[in-house]
Amino acid sequence: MPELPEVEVTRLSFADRIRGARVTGVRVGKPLRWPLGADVDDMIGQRVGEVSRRGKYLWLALERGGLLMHLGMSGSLSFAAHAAEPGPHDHFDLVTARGTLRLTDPRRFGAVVWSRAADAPPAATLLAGLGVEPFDERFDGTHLHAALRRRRVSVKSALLGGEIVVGAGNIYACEALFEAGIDPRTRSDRISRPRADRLAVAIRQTLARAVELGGSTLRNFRDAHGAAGAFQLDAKVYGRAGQPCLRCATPIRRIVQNARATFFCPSCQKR
DNA sequence: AAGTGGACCTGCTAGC
DNA sequence: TGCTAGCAGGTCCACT
Repeated sequence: MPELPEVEVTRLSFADRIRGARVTGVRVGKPLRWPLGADVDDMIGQRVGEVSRRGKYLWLALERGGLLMHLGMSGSLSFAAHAAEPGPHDHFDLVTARGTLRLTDPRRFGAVVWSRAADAPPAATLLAGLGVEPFDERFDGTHLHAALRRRRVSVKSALLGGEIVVGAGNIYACEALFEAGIDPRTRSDRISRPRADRLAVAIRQTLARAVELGGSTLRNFRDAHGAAGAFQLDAKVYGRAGQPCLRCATPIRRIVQNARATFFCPSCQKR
């Protein structure tokens, strides 16, 4: 589910409310992708600091370390003053004096990992190798073009990999390529400089618009207040196989690249 | 080294 | 109506 916009929308929906709250309890449910890696008692009594985002990860700072969280494919976080009894998919609760931060994740590809610092292992190891942030000023056509030139995979795979630029997952990679008029099958190293310029702009604009719309709710994404996103209603190609392109009426095609579905307009998007 | 495909886990939907 | 195959927003790892 959660690509950069969903993670950012989630962060914005609880960061201010949890900041300064003291941890009074921790509850762990079924195993997630990695073990928590800490004695839960050690967290009790610590104050929550800033919540920041790197790619699709959230870093929840505590006084003597922090929690690196990932929502996987089906995760969402809720923050409520009075948490309900945990359900079968509620796998982590951080109980504070101000409310409970809860990770709900049916598929359990998500993670909550304790780390002494964001730039120390294991957090640093998980964050190592991530590409530039799309809203960072260092991300532009020059950077994107240079990075794409070094790869021979399809441009769609290059974006999904997250080693060049983080944040665009399957939905937003498809949407950004549509906005830039680029066929997702085009080899990364064949993207011209002008097209890289357009793609960089498209990635940034697509992700920014998705954040404004509260992300995409395909099935179960909710922000920490429980609100659904609306970007899925705005998608031009994702999930629209067989339906007419909103720009030229050509039927949208669905293909499979690296075992992931790709949606594109065969007329608007060129090799 | 870079690229590809499988693995992780559960729930929902389309089709028979 | 009920079963089943196929599919889903991510990313790590083994293998070529």
